[in-house]
Amino acid sequence: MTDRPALPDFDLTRFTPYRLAVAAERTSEELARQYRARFGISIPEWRVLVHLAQPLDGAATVSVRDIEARVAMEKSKVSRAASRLETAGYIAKTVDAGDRRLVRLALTDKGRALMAELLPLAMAYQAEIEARLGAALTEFETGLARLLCDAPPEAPKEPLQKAKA
Amino acid sequence: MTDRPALPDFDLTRFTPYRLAVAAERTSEELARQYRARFGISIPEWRVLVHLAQPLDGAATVSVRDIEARVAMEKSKVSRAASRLETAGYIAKTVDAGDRRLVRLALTDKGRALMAELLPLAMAYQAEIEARLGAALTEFETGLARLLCDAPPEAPKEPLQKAKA
DNA sequence: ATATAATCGTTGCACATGCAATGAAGTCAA
DNA sequence: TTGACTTCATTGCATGTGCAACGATTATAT
Repeated sequence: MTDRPALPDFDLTRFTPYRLAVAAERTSEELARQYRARFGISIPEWRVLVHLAQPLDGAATVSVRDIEARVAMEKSKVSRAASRLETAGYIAKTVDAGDRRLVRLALTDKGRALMAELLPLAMAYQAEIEARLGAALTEFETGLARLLCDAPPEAPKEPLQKAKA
Repeated sequence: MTDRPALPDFDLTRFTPYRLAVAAERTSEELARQYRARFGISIPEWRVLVHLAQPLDGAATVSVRDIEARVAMEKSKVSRAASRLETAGYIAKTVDAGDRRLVRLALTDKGRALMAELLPLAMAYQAEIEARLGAALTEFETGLARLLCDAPPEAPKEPLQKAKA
């Protein structure tokens, strides 16, 4: 055991990014399991569906681009999720009349029926999580908000070369 | 707009699993970007390396199985990450003499040198995150601990059939 | 009007992933 | 010792993913 360089002490289980990743995976997986098993829906698909069930903006302006911006997923991910949902009959795609580059997405009746089942599940799960958090809930969400609010202001936008050594 | 069924109100941006997922992704990606760009290291690889730099248990009992248990990754994920690290020359694999099913992993000198660079980066990042969390830090970590402590005690371990669509 | 640039959604490609199956090695019982 | 069973790590396969490039469409500039 020639550990001459003596690496600094570092405990991964106290490393917040790691803890967040594991917590997120547990939390999501638990719910995703139900969606997958009972309805064959994946997480990206679920996110698209939620956005379609929620016409937050006044009009029905629901393009792939909109979803990409709102649900923190890549264009291609949204696009493919939408394709799968269309194949499954949960949503319908239409080329926008005004701007023919846009594809408008909308729930079908089948999709609405699906969401009528999924949303209560999600809300119940949210309640369960809040119960698990107990008194820590408020500060926990505050912390989460701080991490989410925006990209770090001091990150100088590195060129990020593709070193793949 | 025939939204007769009137789906319940649901705001994805207030859904904790979603917030966790995005926070985790941002947080991890920010650091992973540096690892990737500067050293060609992915997150699974990073996790393996950290565990090897940290002989938590007294002896150097570091098998794939150990890592799988500690860093919340699948066997195959660990195995492949280890293979890549070996190819890159950061770790060495040895068949355990006592139990030849086990593969012992250990940092090479090159690997130690790598970690001597990576660990300070991670620690600085942790400090940055704690600063960002500010006063919410303590409760935030408490909440995270509650979500992490173990699988939900009331989940009756569903059979989980593979319904695909 | 015409060329140039920007935007939108999809797709090709290489690669990572989860899961099940595999082979190798060890354990246990008769 | 032999045979059934378990454990460990790897690998095949199907699928999901990020990224860049593409075709189609619209916006902008000259």
